[in-house]
Amino acid sequence: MGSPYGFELVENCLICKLRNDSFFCSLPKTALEAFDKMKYTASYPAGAVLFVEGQAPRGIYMLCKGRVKLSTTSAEGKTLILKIAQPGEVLGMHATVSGTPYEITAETGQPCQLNFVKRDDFLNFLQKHGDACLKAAQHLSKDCQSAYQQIRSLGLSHSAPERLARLLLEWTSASPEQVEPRVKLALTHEEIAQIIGTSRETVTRVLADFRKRQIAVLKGSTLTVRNKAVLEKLVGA
Amino acid sequence: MGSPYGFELVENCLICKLRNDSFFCSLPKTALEAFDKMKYTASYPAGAVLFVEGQAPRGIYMLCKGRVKLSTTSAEGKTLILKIAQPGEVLGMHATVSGTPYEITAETGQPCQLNFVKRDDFLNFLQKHGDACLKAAQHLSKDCQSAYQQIRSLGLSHSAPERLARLLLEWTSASPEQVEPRVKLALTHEEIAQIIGTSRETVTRVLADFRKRQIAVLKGSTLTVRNKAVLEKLVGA
DNA sequence: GAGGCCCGGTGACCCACATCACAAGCACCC
DNA sequence: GGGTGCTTGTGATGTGGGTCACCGGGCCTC
Repeated sequence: MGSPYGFELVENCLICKLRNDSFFCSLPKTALEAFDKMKYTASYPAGAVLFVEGQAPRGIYMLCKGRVKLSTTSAEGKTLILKIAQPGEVLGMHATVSGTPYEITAETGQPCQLNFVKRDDFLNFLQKHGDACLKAAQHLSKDCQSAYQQIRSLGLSHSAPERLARLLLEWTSASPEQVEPRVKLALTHEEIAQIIGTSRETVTRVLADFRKRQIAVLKGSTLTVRNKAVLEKLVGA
Repeated sequence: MGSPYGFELVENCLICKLRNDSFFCSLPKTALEAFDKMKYTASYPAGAVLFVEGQAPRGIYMLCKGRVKLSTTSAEGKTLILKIAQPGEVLGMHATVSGTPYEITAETGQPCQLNFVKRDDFLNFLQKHGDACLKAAQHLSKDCQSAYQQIRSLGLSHSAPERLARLLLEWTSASPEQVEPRVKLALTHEEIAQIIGTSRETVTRVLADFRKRQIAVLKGSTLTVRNKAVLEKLVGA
């Protein structure tokens, strides 16, 4: 007996093993119990749209498992990916807290488990539980920071190679002191282009160049950085 | 008897008249009293640097009066302005809440009054006062939103005129239903360029073009929008 | 096996804008 | 007055990369 998307649904937050310290739901017992009572657990297939920019905020989605693509789209249909949310993050919190429409679109990139909490419930919850509210503020701070990062990348770098180099370094920064860091990621060139704000063709060309110069190789979904030093030289003068 | 920068310092938050509802310090009485006890009031001349990106977070600055320029600078010295903070905003909250270094630089653009609160005091304060914590979350949400706005502007628009048009509309959106909205702002072309991520010369040229086509005129520090419709056509296709 | 569909790879073209360089306007202050 | 320092205005030049166009390869479905 399995759930539809190849993993068991964890229904009870109190005994959940997915959680670690950086998760939003890493909360003291009483707060966690309250959270558990409010939430609606569900799993989604890849490609499901949780909310769309412009919608009035219904509430938050706590991401337990899987990756979710957060993006924004221009009137002409050009898309910019803001980030790939990891488990532990809360989606739609800005809109829910501030009461303004979702300003980004959230779409699952793979099968996911999510906990939904209605806006009113969530606001009440934050008001009652100071720990949770502080945690929420911390998560919002992190979101701001990553947004500022991206603004820097988009606004201060002159060239596409520079932005791509920065992105590759960011991805490999998780696996720290390895000689040739490898990272698994399932993104098309198109999607990479949408992250660094360039065109698909440019990504292809720059990656080809990196491969030729033995700097980094993206083969299938595996990224291998061969020469970190050169990447670092590319990003900062 | 005046203060050094041409305005009276308001020392007591409880009787402060600068505040309105959107201010962070628009708090219930007990929280406000606690805030008043923690804070250090000071006034600064134009051009004072409150904190620099990379510094460990000392605490927050509540902006009571004046404008503060928030920016980030690349290794090569290129600067990008993230926003011009208005009275009521809290500066340095992300870094203070998350405990990571300030990721932006804050510099007063004119004489300002600010209330400084030490990091530990501020965190304690948030923990004790749920209202304040919620308010903090709301302000962080707004910061996120404006950051996302800027990401959209930088990443999704193809041309400098488009970005400038968006900026002008944003500035005049405050004064709503006027035929020819006028806004006072003291920014050089250089600074405008740093907001929309382009070069000073391009701003000069585009503004000259706007003037010639009777779309908008920037004379001295007064911006007058002559033809809002054209601007709107420029931003969204 | 044939036909779609999406992804990756590559060449050709061209234009928006960064960059450089210099001049003119304006303020402020010895 | 005539420095010294900013800001604005404008021409000349070069180029990064967006866009279009096309092709091959992998994968799925019928």
